[in-house]
Amino acid sequence: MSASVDHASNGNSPDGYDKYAYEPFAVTVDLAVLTIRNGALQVLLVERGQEPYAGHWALPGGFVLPHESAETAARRELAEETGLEDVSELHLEQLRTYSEPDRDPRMRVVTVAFAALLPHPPEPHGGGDAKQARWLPYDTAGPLAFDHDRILADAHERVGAKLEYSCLATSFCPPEFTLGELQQVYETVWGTALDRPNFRRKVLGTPGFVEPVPGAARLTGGRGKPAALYRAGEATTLHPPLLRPTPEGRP
Amino acid sequence: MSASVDHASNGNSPDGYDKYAYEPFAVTVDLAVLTIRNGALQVLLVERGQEPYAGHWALPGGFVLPHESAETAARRELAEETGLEDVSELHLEQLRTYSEPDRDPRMRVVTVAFAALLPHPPEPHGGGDAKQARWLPYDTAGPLAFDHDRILADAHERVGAKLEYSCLATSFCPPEFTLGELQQVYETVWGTALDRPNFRRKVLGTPGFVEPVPGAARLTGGRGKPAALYRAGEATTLHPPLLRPTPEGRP
DNA sequence: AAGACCAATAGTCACTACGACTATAAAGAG
DNA sequence: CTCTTTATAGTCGTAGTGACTATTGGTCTT
Repeated sequence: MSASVDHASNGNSPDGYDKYAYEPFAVTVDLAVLTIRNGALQVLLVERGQEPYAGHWALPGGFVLPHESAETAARRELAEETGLEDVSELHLEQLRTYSEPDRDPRMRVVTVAFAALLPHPPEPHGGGDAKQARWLPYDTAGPLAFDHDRILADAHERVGAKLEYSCLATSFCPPEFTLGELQQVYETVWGTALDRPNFRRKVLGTPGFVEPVPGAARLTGGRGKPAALYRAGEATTLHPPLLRPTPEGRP
Repeated sequence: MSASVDHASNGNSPDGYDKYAYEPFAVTVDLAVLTIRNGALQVLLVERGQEPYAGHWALPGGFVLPHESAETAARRELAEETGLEDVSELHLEQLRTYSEPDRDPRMRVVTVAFAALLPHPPEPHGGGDAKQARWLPYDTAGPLAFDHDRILADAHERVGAKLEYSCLATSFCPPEFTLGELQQVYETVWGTALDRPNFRRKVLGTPGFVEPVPGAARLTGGRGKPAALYRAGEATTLHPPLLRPTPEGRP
């Protein structure tokens, strides 16, 4: 693989093509693992044990191995951190790459950030290694290590935007869910309340967004009329989109 | 900066935190520089002079220098390739990072791809170095080197999508433009014809998208009634979006 | 057991945005 | 002058949606 590497003291290649003279960077992945627990948006964080930022919370992540793509590494890290045995079905989305030269005070680390969406997170997660891992509410996820605050904010923004024009919301839900639960996903991520009948009309009026569970199955969450159960449908995009109430724009 | 680096034979760090043991990768940027010339979407390509893919066309790009972020490197490369003296105003958008282990047959190269939008491209571009650089139509941009076909397709898709909900289209236009020119941007990128009065109504009805040039300036492109000139406005997003005609969805 | 409460579901009404048009205005070409 | 070409103005019908009210079918309380 990456056999012998000549460190050019100056990585600049005159014509931009001599790919044998380069400055090696460390490449990592960082994961913003989001879920909804107790009606709140929560994020999986790990507590750092070493300097820098010892004692601070950080996004889980790790190095990309020589034989891995960033996506593969992200999925491996996700499995390690959550303790789930099958993460192949989970939605994993590449956010962007963060490459500020001083983002890691020790050395040059370029990180590829991903957002992952979990339906019902395992309470006793953690890969079994020494470091502490916990679900924390998004709002109170204090100052994180490195530039992870920025990454987390970007993940939130990306997921919020994708809810508008994709069927991604079902990724936060268990295999069978009620429309109320689906609506709570939108309300929790966007931080706004939605009109229930209108939400229902929109979702059911979009072919392929959800499909009813045939057996007149019903779920009892507590009080109130039992709700019908639905599964995620075939569709992946929403046309026309389900726009959040005036994030900006006209009065 | 990136002082001494110990190559771990196994880059895997047990707890994902030992950032001093890592496998170094080369990090590059690749640019999909798009423009509209003669009513067609065109892309800036360079001809490779070395193996692999000698003689093939490829996206311009190069290494990220030790003191640079990927964005800085991309802007530097953009300036070098286009020969423009001021690229600080140009829209540069990070697409995603491509990190398949075998994407470069020689060694491990991770590339951060960007899309750049140019208004009126300089005919005699090229950074002055040996390699050939040319504008080629997007449609006939044959098989490119490495995974650049994929990157280019992703750039096209991203730009097409962003036209729907952002004011990005003005980035393809000179400082002052007619609504007909702006419409041509949409039609060229999307590959579909739009109704002119409706397009006009939508653009003018969106506050801050464009603002008329006060002096009753007009431009003569040839025949027909002269068109009023507009400048890009303050707004950056479009609410509600300007959706392209049924890319999929309901009949 | 009767009534209070609660959430899901059904349906109404008005307004906005948009697709599909037709009509008019202002230039150059012949 | 007339024809062509392009910009601009305006009309009409409808899908989609925000803001509601009403009904249904359960649990919880007393």
